[in-house]
Amino acid sequence: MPKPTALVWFRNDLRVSDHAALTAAAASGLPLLCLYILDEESPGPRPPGGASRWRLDHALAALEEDLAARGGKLHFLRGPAEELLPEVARAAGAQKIFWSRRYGGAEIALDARLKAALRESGREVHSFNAALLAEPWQVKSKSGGAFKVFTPFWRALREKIAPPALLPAPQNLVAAPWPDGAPQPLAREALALAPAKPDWARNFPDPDAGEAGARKRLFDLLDRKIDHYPTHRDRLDFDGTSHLSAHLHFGEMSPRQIFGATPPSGGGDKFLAELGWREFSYHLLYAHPELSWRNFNPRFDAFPYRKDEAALEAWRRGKTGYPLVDAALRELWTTGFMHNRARMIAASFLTKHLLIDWREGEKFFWDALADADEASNAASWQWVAGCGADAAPYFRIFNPVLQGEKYDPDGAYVRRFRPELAGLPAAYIHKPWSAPEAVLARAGVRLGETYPHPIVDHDFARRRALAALAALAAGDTHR
DNA sequence: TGAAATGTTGGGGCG
DNA sequence: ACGCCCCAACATTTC
Repeated sequence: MPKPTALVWFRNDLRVSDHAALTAAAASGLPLLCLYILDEESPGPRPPGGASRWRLDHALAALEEDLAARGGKLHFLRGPAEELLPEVARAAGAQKIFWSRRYGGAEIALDARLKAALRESGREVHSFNAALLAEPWQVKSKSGGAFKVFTPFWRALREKIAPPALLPAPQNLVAAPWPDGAPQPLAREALALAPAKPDWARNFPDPDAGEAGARKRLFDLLDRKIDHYPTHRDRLDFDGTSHLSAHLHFGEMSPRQIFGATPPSGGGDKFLAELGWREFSYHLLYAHPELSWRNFNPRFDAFPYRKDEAALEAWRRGKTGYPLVDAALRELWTTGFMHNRARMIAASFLTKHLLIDWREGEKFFWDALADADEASNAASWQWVAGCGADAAPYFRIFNPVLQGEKYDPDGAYVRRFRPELAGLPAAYIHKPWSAPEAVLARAGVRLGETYPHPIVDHDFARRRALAALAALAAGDTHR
């Protein structure tokens, strides 16, 4: 009989501080088996996209170190969790198994099956909240259902949040040896998460992953940027946003830690509201497990989206001829990240100007964003497309030129990511098609050669989208 | 967490 | 001096 152990199954909770599952496991007094399973085979859960895998590699490396520094050891497996976890539990004689909850429909179903099977074999299973300020089922509207509008949701949630008693990282962990008869563990490198040939992430900025990096980001925000956060967060040419999205997605920092450290006044309030939108997205995903593929507003099932593979590919590649949209996509390709406002503008362009199904954009972002998150990605795409919860009114269509003039007034963002346009003066940087020939020539820009003509005329596209969306909205009033 | 169209106002040029 | 017109600037409404 193997010596009894406690098993901690890490998922998107890759930290040691404020980690209820790890803390409870350590408190059990049993030697710990810490496990990460790269599961790309279980039916249901969506495997991480390319950029997300790259980022995950960094998160795991950081957790490996943080656990090792406390006497723990992180083990890696690859394959279907539903088979591997029970095998490890059996071989290790795991009395108790600990994990942090997930909120996607397929993940909930898989975890429930596993929990039942493990308990069936006489083991304790304990799950905890590590990812949210409050569990989705704890926040209910007056009628007892899920919220569909952000503001009342956020108000209700804030009334629910107790002053966070944050859990310190457990010290002096006792690592159990890898059990005989369990599947052979892998080195992290053997998971092959980072791209090799070609290494398209070669020039991505260092994510500074892990708890230490997350803490640095948070305090950089709170010390230096929070006062101007409400306005600077919208600026494409400033470093005004928190850059915490990937840290939050992989659980390198808990939202409770952020909530506890942020003064709820001045810019802090605005920042916490952004944390609130993340929370709202999870609330929606929990209530609507199909959020990433089904219109929240079923009326949109009849929307005449265009099938236009050429336009979709031009958008993905950043060849729409609208400098701001193309800069946004180039930011994504070259950094694995995209500024929040750029995401809104790029998404609006795909769904409104090109009338392409939001799911195409959602899929691409899932693969290309290092911070890709099912809840935030799906909820935000639906919000922009107009079919989501508390969505932008259908007539709200971003003008990529005006957005550029407002939020990138000197064109620094465009210049940074579209160097082929860098020679243009600010007056034309967001609309090169309107620049006089001499100005274009001086900047070395040849439209149609060094930079594309607009793929679609803004005024035409706006009217086309309004007509299509108004037809949908008109139906509403007759129901 | 828009933009465009339309309406209103007020200063200044001008006959 | 006065009325008229133009139009920028701002406000309101509509999409």
